Amino acid sequence: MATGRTHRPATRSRGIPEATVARLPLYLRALTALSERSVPTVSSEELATAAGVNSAKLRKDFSYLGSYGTRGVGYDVEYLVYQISRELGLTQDWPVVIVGIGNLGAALANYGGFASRGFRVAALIDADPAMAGKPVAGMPVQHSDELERIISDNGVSIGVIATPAGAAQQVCERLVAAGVTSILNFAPTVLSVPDGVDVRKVDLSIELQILAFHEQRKAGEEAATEAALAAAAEREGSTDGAADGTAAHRKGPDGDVPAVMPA
Amino acid sequence: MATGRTHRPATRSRGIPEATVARLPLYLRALTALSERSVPTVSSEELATAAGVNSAKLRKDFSYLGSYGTRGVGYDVEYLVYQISRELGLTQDWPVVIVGIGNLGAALANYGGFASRGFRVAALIDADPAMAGKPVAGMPVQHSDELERIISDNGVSIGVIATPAGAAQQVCERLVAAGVTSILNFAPTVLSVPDGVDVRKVDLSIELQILAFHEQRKAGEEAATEAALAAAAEREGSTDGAADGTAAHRKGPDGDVPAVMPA
DNA sequence: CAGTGTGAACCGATTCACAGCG
DNA sequence: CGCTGTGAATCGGTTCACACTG
Repeated sequence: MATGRTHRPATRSRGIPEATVARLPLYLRALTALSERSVPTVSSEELATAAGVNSAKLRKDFSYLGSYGTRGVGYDVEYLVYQISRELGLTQDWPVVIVGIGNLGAALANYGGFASRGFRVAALIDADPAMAGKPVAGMPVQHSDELERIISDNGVSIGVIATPAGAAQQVCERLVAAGVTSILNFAPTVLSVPDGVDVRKVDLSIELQILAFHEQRKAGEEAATEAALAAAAEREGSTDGAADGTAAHRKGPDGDVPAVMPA
Repeated sequence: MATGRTHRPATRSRGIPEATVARLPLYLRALTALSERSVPTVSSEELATAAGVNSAKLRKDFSYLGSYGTRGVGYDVEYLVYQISRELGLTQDWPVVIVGIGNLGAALANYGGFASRGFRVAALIDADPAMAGKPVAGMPVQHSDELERIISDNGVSIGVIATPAGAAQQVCERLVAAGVTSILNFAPTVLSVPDGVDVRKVDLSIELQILAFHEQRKAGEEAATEAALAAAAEREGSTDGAADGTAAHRKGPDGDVPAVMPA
């Protein structure tokens, strides 16, 4: 977006591909499980299966971190847990604030997965005065008036936004102004931030929509062969979408075909 | 990945790239907002900004759907809303079940974004008998004994798993056996499913870890200019030095880091 | 002539396949 | 011999730049 140019050029040497970074937490989770079962070593094949990727990819990923394996043997679980943790910066403590303590915010506050990694929920913040003081996940909700102070006092650099969409941009701006440089956004809206601030977004309904797309196609596959031909014809601009090679069948136990859009 | 094999070979005409599919919901959201403001047309530039992508990508994406724009003018908002909705399969009704009504499950049940798209929460299911009958989001929680019947009765093909990690695989198997073919998994575990079943996963802590990685690097950047030089030198076996955020060491002969492991 | 639609160049990520090493 | 580590091939996605059109 306009925010463009985060300019990732710098320091080329530090080149761990983004796609690899995104998988490190996955490996870490699998390794942690192995570690808990006191498994001493794993092969790339085993670990890959546990993490849900293929082994070539895993080996390539690890090769960006260094040569941490032993040929003919595999990887030392504990050692790798440490290396990946360090690489991800999880050996240090990251205080985070969660803004917007509705259902989702509360779920996040209670989510064990944060604490178990290096994350510490430093504060729960909500704009509703009625929420103030109410305990959520064993911690009192604080009013958003306190936001700047909390961030500054705790040295928070990561903020989680779980507010309604309408409030998100404003909250974002306050967070950034107060010193936050990484934001995890659950609000279904595009945040604009200055350069140097990272935003990751999770949109629950987007995931479902992607599933629906594939689901729809699966349904269509039953009548696929002919649909294919229809699809070709469909390419016309015919405003009155009579065509629609996209069979909207829903298979299902009761196998009924819902109305296919009045068009 | 394991889920492989849906085999999307032929039907060249219907080939919408996965990356494009993943952005369609984003466009749809931006378009819906425009539609609500009664904006009749948008240019690729405007819409791209609203959706948080660049315009070339947007135009390319749309070109996979067909030629729905008007040169020199832009895109008709309403028309595009309809086309994208149809492409995503949102013009039909998708009953979904949510399994695991803890904090997160409740948040999902209450999440407006589902209903506003084509999704209808057909049932909330939990294994805890104490939950049974309790109303969440205006709907009684049902016991998991009912799972198979519910799915079958409602023709559910999409399931959402919001259980603890330990229960997820089993729930998944029951869903699949009962006829579900798309799963959105919030449990921090890798699900294995038979061919033909789609799984998408959302892991809240993974997103935070990715942010932490970048955050860490930002911190290092303050001393970056010199770090860059150091990085060059680093190519060497180098001393097993500081845990200065940088350092992608080739593991030296043994060069084992003194286990500073946080146990 | 503004703005879409798209071939072609580019770039990053994945996969292959095997050399290298314990 | 088994398994890692990695160059080379491949693939998919993004970006560029411009021909084309309403």
